[in-house]
Amino acid sequence: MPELPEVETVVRTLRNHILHEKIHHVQVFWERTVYESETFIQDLTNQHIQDITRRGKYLIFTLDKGFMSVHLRMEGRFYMTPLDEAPKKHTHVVFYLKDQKLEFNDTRKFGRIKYCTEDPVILLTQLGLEPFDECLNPAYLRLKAKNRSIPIKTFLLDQSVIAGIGNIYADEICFLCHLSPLKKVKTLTLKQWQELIDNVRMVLSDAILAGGTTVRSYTSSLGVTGRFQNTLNVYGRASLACVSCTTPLKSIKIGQRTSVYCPACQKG
DNA sequence: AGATCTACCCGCACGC
DNA sequence: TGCGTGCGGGTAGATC
Repeated sequence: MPELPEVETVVRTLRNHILHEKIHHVQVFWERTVYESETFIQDLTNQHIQDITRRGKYLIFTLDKGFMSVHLRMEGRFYMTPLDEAPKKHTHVVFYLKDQKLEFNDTRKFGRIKYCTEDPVILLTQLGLEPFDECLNPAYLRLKAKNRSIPIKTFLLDQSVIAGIGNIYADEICFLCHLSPLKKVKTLTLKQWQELIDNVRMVLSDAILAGGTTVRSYTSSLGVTGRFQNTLNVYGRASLACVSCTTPLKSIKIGQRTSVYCPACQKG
């Protein structure tokens, strides 16, 4: 499910359910999901979940003696299930808590979980600014975009510039900015960067309020029954009529990722 | 020389 | 049955 609003939704849901709980036992069914799998289980056992936060698309669990970072990648998700219930299909890691268990479930096995003793905020310094960080301003983006010929779509997906935007919201942001996703970033004006920041924040905060976007229908998966898909303007609407001008939306590939936009509205 | 582009990889489900 | 696709991101090697 993984863009910032979906991760934020999962973090909020988990905070409401398992904060301060003790991890009594851990099971790993697919070794490659966890880093340092030899010590992962013993590292986590008997630690308490003191806090759960988000940085970009990463979830960060603060434990007694260290931190656990989780990246959901394409389809990673969490389930909270009764202790006596068998793990679901595609569950690769199980955390046994007091009265329930937390399952990390990932159909495509792309998600990764890592335990470290140092604050991963330091380890994640390669990530750019959070969208709602007040340091995010037109001057910052213009500097990052200086002399660069990459498309705005690619720039928005670059986690070292702004952390948390993925393929859905990048397309939506370009649409709201009336900018072609192919627009070269070095050509944007300060005014356009400000509009972009405004739209980044608007789209992401609206999506968080809606509980994120659920593209496929997942059954009872934790915190991903989003409703934002109902308000998408371009993502997934290739060849359908533009909501603004009825021109058929166009679909192209930018950096190996599908990009949908209105050739009439997004000429900037 | 450094920035950028392209292909490809990773497991798997789904639709055609 | 087979093929293309995907809410992510890393890498290697080619190319600008």
